[in-house]
Parts: sequence; structure tokens; C-alpha cells
Amino acid sequence: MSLTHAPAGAVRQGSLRELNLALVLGRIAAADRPPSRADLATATGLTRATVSAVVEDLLAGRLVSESDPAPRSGAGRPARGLVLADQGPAGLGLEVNVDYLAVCVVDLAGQVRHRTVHRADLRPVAPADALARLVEMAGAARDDAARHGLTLVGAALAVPGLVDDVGLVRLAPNLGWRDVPVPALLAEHPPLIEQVPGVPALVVDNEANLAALGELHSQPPGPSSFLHISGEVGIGAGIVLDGALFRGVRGWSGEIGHLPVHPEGRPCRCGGQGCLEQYAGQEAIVAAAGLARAELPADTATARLAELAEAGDADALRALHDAGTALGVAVAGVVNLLDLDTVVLGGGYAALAPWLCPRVLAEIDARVLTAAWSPVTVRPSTLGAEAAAVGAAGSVARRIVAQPAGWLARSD
Amino acid sequence: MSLTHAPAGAVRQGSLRELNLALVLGRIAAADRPPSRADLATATGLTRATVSAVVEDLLAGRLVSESDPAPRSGAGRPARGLVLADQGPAGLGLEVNVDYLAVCVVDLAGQVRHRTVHRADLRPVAPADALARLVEMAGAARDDAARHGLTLVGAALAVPGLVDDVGLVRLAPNLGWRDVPVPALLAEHPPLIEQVPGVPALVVDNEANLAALGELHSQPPGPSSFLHISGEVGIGAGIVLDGALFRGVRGWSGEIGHLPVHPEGRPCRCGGQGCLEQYAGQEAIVAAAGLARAELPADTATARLAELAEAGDADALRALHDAGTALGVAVAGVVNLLDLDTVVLGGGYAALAPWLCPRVLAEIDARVLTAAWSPVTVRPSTLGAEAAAVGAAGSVARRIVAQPAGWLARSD
DNA sequence: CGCTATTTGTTCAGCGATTGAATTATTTGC
DNA sequence: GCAAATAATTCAATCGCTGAACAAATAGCG
Repeated sequence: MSLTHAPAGAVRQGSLRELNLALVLGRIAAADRPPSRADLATATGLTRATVSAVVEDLLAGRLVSESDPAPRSGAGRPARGLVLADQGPAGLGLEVNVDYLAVCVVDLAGQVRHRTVHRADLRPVAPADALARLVEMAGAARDDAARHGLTLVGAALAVPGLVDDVGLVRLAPNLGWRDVPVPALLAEHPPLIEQVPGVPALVVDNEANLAALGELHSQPPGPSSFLHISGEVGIGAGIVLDGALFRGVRGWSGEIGHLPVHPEGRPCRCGGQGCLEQYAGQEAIVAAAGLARAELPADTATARLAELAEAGDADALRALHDAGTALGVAVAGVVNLLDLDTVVLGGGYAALAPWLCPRVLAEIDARVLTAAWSPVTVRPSTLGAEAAAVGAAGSVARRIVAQPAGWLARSD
Repeated sequence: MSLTHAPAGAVRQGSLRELNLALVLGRIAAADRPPSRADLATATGLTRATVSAVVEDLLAGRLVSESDPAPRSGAGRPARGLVLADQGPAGLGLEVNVDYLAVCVVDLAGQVRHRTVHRADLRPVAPADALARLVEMAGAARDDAARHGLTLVGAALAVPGLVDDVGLVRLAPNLGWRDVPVPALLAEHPPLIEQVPGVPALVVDNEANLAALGELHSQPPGPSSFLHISGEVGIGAGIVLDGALFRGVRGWSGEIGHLPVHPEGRPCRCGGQGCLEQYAGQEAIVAAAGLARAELPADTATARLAELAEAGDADALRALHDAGTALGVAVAGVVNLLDLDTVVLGGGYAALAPWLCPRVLAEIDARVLTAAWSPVTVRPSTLGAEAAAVGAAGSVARRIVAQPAGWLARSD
């Protein structure tokens, strides 16, 4: 599911237009102020004649619209600014997590146009029932989106587990799912989206991966390569390299929670020993801080920890210190291996970042050979708790921007 | 320095031909037997007319030649097979390592057409002098190549250290180099290569990276994503993802030697503690096996170890067992993180693979969550000791195959 | 030996997309 | 009110792919 638009096969006459449509639309999306056709011509290297023709196609397909004349200095005919349309195709994002369901709609510009969160403990709920509730929420989202002139062209579902390349959820340990055929279960409900060539109707992916994508496309634009760590009960990482999510050979990359930080340490449920999850996972931190797991609903554990740390509770501070150190050891290894310069702490870690970041940075400084030449940034995620749902919806919307030809062929 | 050929900027009329030249030439290079024009048409999806036109360009530019009619069954006009030319452009590979200098020439088909190795301890030699010797060897290689009808169109130099994006060797600890401006030093010698648009005259890169590229393009073709580990005094890794080398944000990826395997263990010269290098580096293994470093030239240490292990020496076997375990812990972490299914042991590890591989595999099986569904392969490198030089030369030759337009524009 | 079926490769008119120059449109500054 | 400047469009020319027809070369078969 890469978002790069390299022509894999033959380059025919028509591919030329497809590529230039994507090129121009991508520029409009990336610009920080509405560009004119002339701006686009100089930015892309195409001639103004070609840009005009391409833009005409985009306008006809309602992917972009002309904004009011941008304030400009100097003489000459005023430019007409081009912006991504606030009506037209949009992406549907879905998320099933341990303690909530989330649905959102993101438009071409990356704006969240609809968001619904339903808090509940999903562990006792059968997968089919959880998905049925999600579909119900999505139906309401679709209707709301339609009222704003938005058409859903694809959906992406985030789950906290390992997902097959056909959407089979192999294992979501903290949710209690195993071998759940999500596409088949969703196919039993009436379709919510309008099929568009080149856009898959449904993508199922790991929650950490999609949260990383959300971070990638958040405003203001950050770096194009980074490590995004989702610290929930398990610890997952999304690896973004050169603006594209790296999924690994089978799509199971990012299992940072099982990086060994004490090879002869505590046994882990993965079968190994001393995995990071045993020292920096949510349950490990809560236990180390002396909080009884039973008295805390899953979704308030990190909030409670943050409260205690804020108040100066010694146990909580020590627990966070130790967790941050373990996390730092693992992250330092990753940075050494991949040479990334940005690490984003997301999920449950975002709220704990004030106490974790310094420890992570300290371990990086001590262990990363190249940190002396160029420093590594460690910061909390900018998106909220439902980052994965936003990232999921955004990944669909992004696909339209990256491959507008499919939508244009459809809406003619 | 990616080898993918995505049109980054504007797609003009001519880009179309450039892309199809690359597409067809790439097919010819990847085919296991000389394909006909008709084969290429069906394989690429282009029409036979287009393929004929493209092939005509390639023939005129001497990038491919027609082979004797390929043996074929059935009726019909016999096909004319197309093969990569054994004359024409070629890549120059250079390597400076701790105990040898190497030079080689690789043609379009990936064949090593020339190879020279000069064994010497390079640590006491000044960088400028080492490079001067290398240039001398390269001159002879150029002359030899010219006698075979080969033209050197670019050079790549492998060094065991961190390299800047402009070719400055920031730090090569085991060689004793620091801030060596390689391109400037080489520019003082008469040029050996013929400039071709789109092909950099000189690329300086990490030895582990280039060795991984050599492995990627070795025959028979292996997987397109793998981890290649060069176990010398330091331990470097080349990460190949989807057929492209991953270099990281600044080109310093692959420092697997400083992955922490015992976070509170032995201090490392990188400033950290318990780095892999301290447990599985060449010096660590030699010391653990009870061999005095002084009595062994650097280049015979692994050979001696292999001898001892072969003979059943208990100390050597234990040292290799422990090193393999440490390596396995680190590799398991990488596999968890990146979801790779192949690990190649290269450099000094290649000779020790019979003893290391089982331990590495055991740790992977114990620690990698997904190993149960699809196994991970651990095998020694197929290339010899000078893999980096071959990979370097091959990377230049590959660039011509990936972007033939530059060469064609030149040789008209 | 000659005919047909079959496959390969080339030729050529047609067409889509980009190009570059000329033209039109619209505003600022004098 | 006019010249300069910038934006956008129009249009003939050109480049490269397409599809179909055609030429080339061989095996099989009677």
C-alpha cells in the first residue's frame, strides 16, 4: 500500500496525463498558500499551457476549486488561487481498539470533517458485533459527510494487532481477536462507500501504522522520515521512510515492543525474554508505580499516571523513569539502525511524554554514534487519542490526491 | 541514491521514452534467457511496435546486442534474442579496507570483468597515499577494461566508516580516518572515467551498504528485501528494502553494531554500554576464544577461528556460540522491527556462518512473534571477501540499466 | 515440393499530450 | 490614459505510442 506513484509497468500515452495530474494536484496539496497556475508551472517544470490543461481536468472533476484572488504585490493580471475542493471525495477512517470505537471522515485537504468516538470495553464483545456497531457509526458519518457534499471513496480500519495482506486479523492479543476475517464480516452490511478505480474499498491495517500515517500528514507538515511509537498495552511502531510507511515483507513491521532490552530478563508472552513491552508497556508501568490494575479501567491508566507524576508521586516518577530508560535503549537501537532524526511518542505515551522524553533522549545521546553530528528530536504526537482513525481516513484521502485519474475517470 | 526510476518532477514528452527505455532494458536484464521483442511486448504491456522502436535505440546505443536465435519450439519466424551488451558502459568499484585495497570492473550484465586485490595493512598509511595506490590500480583496471571494449562511466568507493552525502568520510574508526575529503583527494589524479549524464562520477559509501547491494544483484537473484550483516572489527548492516538500499535520513543507517544487547554490560567505544560489537565483533570473538590478538594479522583471525572450530576446539566453539547468541538477540530485534524474512551473514561472518547461523536462528525463533507463520532464512553471503568492491561497481552498472537515457544521449 | 498455419518483426497513418510562441486578459504605476 | 507587467489561453508543431496491415521466416503436412 505504498503511496508513491511510480509507473510500475508500461508507460503509455495516457500515463503521461495521469502522472501530471498527480504531480499538479500534489503540488496544490503541499503548498502552504493557494498557488496560481503560473506558480504551478514554475514549481513543476511543466509549461503554463500544460498546467492550464491539467488544472481544467481537475476543476471539471471537482478535485480543486478556485479561491478568491490571493493577495499579491506588484502589477499584472491577478492570479487565481487553486485549493483542494472542500466537497468531493473523502476517506472514511475506522478504528477498533481495546476501549473505544472511532469513526472519522477526512477530506482531500486532510481536514477532519466528522468524528465519532464510542467508549466501551470491547474485549468481551464478539468481533462481528464490534464491527456491526462500527458500521452503524459509519453510516451516520456517511450521511453527515453527504450533507457537506462529501462522497466516501474508501475506508481504512485500524486494529491493534497483526493484519494479513487480505485483511485477515491474525492476532490482536489485547483485544482477544484471532483469525478474524474482517472484510468478510463487513461485506455483510450494506456498502457505505462509492467504488472508485484505484482506491481499495477497504484496507485493514495495524493501528500503529495508521497512527504514524496520521502523524505524517498532520499540520504543520513534519519530517518525512520518523519513528512513531504507540504505547498502549502493547507497544507498536510505525516506521515512515521518505514519506511512505514501511510495512515490511509481510506487512508486520514495527513490532518494537519485542525488541530485547534485557535479554535474560522477564519472560514475555511472545516467548522471548526481556522484551521492551515488559518494561515500558502500560501494564508494566502501572505495576511499577504501585497501582493495582484492577482498580483502573484501561482507558484511565495513563491519565492517572500523569496526574500522580504531576503531583510528584515518587513511585510514579520512578516507574516513568525506568520505563523511559528501557524505551530509550530500544529507540537508540532503532535510531542506530535506521538513522532517523525524529521520534514521535504517540498513543498512551503522548500524555506521559514530559517524563519519558528526557530519558529517551538521554539514552540516545549516550548510545547513538551519530547523535554528536546531528541531534535527534523526541516529541509527543500532535494528534489526539484517535490518531489511528484519523490516519486511516487520511490515507484514503491521500490516495485520491496521489492518483486522481481513477476518480476523474469515474466522475465524468 | 535510490535506484528506483520514478519520475520525480515533470513528466514531459521525452520522459515517456526514457521510462520505457528503462523498462525494456530492465526486463532484458532481469530475464533468465534472452527475450525476443515479442516476449518483451507481452511482459511490459507495450505494443510490439513500441518495443521495436525502443530496442532499436538500445541497439544503436550498444547497450544490448542480438544473440544467436534462442532455441524455441513450434512454428513461426524464429525470434532474435536480446542480451545486455558485453561491451559498452561498465562500473568501477573501489574499496579501502583495514587490510586490503580492492578494485574491480562490472559490466551491464553484472559480470565481474576485472578484479585486483592488494593486501596490506592500511592503518599506518595516510589516506592520500592509500587513495593514490588505489588510483594506480584503477588505472590498470581501466586499461584492461578498455581492451575488452568497456568504458568506465562511474566509480563507487567503499570505506568501512560513516560517509557524508558529499563523500566526506566523517569517521572510519578501524582505519583511523577522520574527516577525509575523498572526492577532493581523488580529484588530484587524472580522471579515469568518462562522464555520463545522470551517472555521478564518484560515489563514496559505507562498505556494509555496498556489500549489501552486491548481494542484492548477485546471481541467482535472491529476495528483494533482506538484512546484510558485515562482521568485521566493527559490525555494519546494509538494509535492502524492496530492491533498494535504505540509507536513512543522513545516509548513516545500518549501525547494527551498536544495538544494545546487554544494556548494563561492557562499555563500548561509542559511549554506550553492552553494544553488540562488544560481544560479536571480531576482536571480541577472538578474545573469547583465547587467541592473543597480537599473534594474528587482522586478515587471518576469522580463518584461524574457523580452523579451530572445525577441529572441535572447545574455546573457539564456546566463543562462537556466545557471539552467535548475541548476534541473534540483535537480529531478532531487527526482524521484529522491520519484518524481514532473510538475513545474510557477510564479511568475516561468512566463513563463520556454520557456527553462527544456528544460534541466530534459535534466537529468532524464540523472540520473533511472526516466525511461527513464516520462517526467517539465515544464510552466508554468496560473494567473496571483496563483496563491497563488487557491489560498488555493480551499483554503477545498475544505474545505467535503470537510467539508460543518459548514456544514450551521450554516445549518439 | 508446395501450401498453410504460425510467430516475429516492421511500416505507417492516426492520435493524444506536451511544447513554445503568440495572443488575450487584467491590473499597477506613472 | 497609456505603458509595463503578470496571468492565462489559443494554436500549430512535434514527439512518442497505438493498432492494424504487411513482410519475413520457419515447422508441419500432404
